[in-house]
Amino acid sequence: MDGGPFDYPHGGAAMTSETKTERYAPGTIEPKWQAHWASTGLDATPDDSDKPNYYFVTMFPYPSGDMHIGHWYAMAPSDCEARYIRMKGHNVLFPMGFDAFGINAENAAIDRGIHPAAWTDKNMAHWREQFRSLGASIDWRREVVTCYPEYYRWNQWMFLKFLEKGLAYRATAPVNWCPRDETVLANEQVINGLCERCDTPVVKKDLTQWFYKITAYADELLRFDGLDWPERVRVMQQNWIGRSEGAEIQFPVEGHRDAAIRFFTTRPDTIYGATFMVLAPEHPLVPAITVPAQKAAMDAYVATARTESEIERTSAERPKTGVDTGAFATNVFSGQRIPIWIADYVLASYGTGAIMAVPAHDERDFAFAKANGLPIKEVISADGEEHAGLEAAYTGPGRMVRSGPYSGTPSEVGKRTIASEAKKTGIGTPSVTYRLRDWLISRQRYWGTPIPVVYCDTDGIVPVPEDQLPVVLPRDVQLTGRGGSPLAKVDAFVNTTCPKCGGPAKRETDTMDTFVDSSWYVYRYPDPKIDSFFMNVDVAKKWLPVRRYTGGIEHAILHLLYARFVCKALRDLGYLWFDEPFLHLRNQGTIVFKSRKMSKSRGNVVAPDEYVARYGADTLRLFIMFMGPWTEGNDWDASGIEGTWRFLNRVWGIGLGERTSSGTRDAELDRAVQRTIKKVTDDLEGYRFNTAIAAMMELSTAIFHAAGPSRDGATDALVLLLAPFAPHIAEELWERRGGTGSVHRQAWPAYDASAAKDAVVTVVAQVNGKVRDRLELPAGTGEEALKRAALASAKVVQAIGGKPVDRVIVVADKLVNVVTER
RNA sequence: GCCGGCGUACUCCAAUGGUUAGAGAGAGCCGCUUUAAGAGCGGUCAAGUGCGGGUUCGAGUCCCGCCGCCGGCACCA
Repeated sequence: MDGGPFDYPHGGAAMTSETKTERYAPGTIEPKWQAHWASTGLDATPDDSDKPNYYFVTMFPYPSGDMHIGHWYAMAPSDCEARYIRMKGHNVLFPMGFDAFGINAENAAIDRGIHPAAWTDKNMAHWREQFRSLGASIDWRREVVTCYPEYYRWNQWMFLKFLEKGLAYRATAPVNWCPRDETVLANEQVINGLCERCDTPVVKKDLTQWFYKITAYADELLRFDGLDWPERVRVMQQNWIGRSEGAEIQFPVEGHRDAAIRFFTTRPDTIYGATFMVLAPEHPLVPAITVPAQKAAMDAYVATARTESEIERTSAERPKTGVDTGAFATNVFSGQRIPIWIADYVLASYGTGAIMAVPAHDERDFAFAKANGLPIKEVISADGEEHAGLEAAYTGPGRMVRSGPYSGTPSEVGKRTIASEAKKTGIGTPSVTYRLRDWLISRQRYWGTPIPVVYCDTDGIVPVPEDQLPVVLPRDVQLTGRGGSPLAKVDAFVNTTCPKCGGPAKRETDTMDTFVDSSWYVYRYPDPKIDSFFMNVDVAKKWLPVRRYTGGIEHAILHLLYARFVCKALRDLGYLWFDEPFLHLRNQGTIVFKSRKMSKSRGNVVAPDEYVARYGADTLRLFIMFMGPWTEGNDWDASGIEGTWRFLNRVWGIGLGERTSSGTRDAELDRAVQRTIKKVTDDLEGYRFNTAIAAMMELSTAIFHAAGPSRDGATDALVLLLAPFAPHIAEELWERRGGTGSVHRQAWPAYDASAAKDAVVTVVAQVNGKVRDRLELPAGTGEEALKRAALASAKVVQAIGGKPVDRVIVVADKLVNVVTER
């Protein structure tokens, strides 16, 4: 392989035998059309058009390193869909931008001494080129870049609005801390106890941080009314939100008149079986109630719990450990005096951080009771009888036993009865708890949006006034990756004056989680230049909400949940007129290499460039879409790319063939065209690119072997069908075949369902499910006629062998099954 | 452990409950073509659908129980 920048595998010869034609040279035609489309503004979408507007967004990337095959896998099929919808007659806005803040830029600065801004700019420039080389039909005039002050000032503005509305707040809480990135993380960014970014085990730290009150929308976020979203994403979000119904009840602590322990339970019906209580080690009452004799043991246990990583603490397999506080509570239902323990299997962050332990009916409490010799009392019985000596916790339903006046009550009824009884006596209330936590948005990192508040000795926390936004991220900063927020070391940034009293004040030095940036970017695309508001309402009204959204399944919870929350919050603030940002969502599966997720750190990244150089972007686009169902993902294996290359060469050869108007039409080819149009259309509606391409391959083979006028029409249709998939070759052939304008401005071919059908069909004649004969009959033959025809078949008669016919099943145009008595 | 998804030729994948499981592609093999070729054309080999039951006139497809792989959740009270 030598010569120019483009070396083709094997000549790419055109295939018509009699005429020598020019070979297919994507290296020439692809850059030519890319430049042409850019200069003629083909992808620049007008806000007003005679066609209906259609807003189609695919998730914007984080411009770290280069585009790899995984990004093509996300992008090429989305671009194909956007082009298809355009040809279907819509004015499609298909924008792109960059999720440009993030820790990678900062790490690059630390490792290589490049400023994050410079690193990001360089990457974005490269990415734009790569998008171009892929042939993506992006309206670049609407590009959104989140690290520019024009953009992130609106993060700050929204923060102030949220603050006014009580949706943003500052609180001290045990939060997730990544020791390697030296920053806190939101719950969603902790995957199996590891930092989502760097896989470092996360630990808990008590810190004062900023939160967004996403839990205020927990119930609404559980609803997906009117949304066309994949089932699995909805289920993942529902699991994540984790709604559970129960009751919050409190038991008084003996000897502490004003202390009561509040706990949440989903099983109020088991309350008579609460033989002890357990507090989380971090529970605020622990120091107050621990008896002096237990103080030392308690301190040691709490200290250990705090240093353990989340992965250790939340492992379900580890033995249940804990320490007795020496204090007692009163189970106000059973009247019993019950000990109060602490144990790390109770989480400070869920419910109230305390539980009533019912060892007989909870596996964890059972294990803990066994390990520490605590009493186990059966209060729910499957058969309604009392038993002694439970072998294991019984967590199922049954009748209440040993439960005073409630004995005999079915447990399901008891849940409600006990909860309302607790309410009546003023010690509790029915309650709902969520697994979802508020969104921790503070980050102790540099490359993000400064949180717009100042701290004043006189006035406390003071929001930066709107007219002083943006709070610009200072450029001069020492980045070491150590020692807390980098901004804290920039005196010129930190030291400011209080907007209220004018006295000296200090700025907040944490920045925002970058998921804040991506939670609303789709509102900015319609007019990213507007500086008077976060969006241009007049223009946005023509587009929003997003009609179709595509992106990786890895964002099923993180980005998609945050974006839904921000949408609802902005709606309630009066800025948006819809409830959900993305009406229709489809997620591509993950493309892996040698069964492992592609990532730069694992060193298994596959670059598209060499394939583009060898086969062209169209072949690679096609191959990526041909590999299998897009929503499933796949293992990268380029060995089949020859197939799509051969296909495009065949299309090229066909496309350059002479037009013929003489001769008779080929009815079979005409039908094949109709069938293919229907198949490709249906498949594109369902994102089934692989089968759509297979259908086009089939058609190309049929055209190859055909001649005459039908061939011309078939080829024209094929070029149109191929346009969304392989935009460059389709454009080139469209032009060479004398088409006017761009192929991408043509109407999607329509099909005639009746013309797609064969005139004659083969109907199978079965006897007892076994095929005995085949009948060639006109399509649409009636049921009775089919039955008669089958029963007239000598082979069928022979197979029946004189046995009485029980019944005859007829499927139109398919089969007749004669069922005999046996 | 719980919840999803998937399991079909050597490989990637097709198949509204309906013909003898094959649309398409790769690999292999054979032939043709070509000055030659790693190009092109045609052909061919190859699974009875992870396992076991069931429903049905008919099951890859529906149901039940297992097994395996992938993903999500997981001491959440």
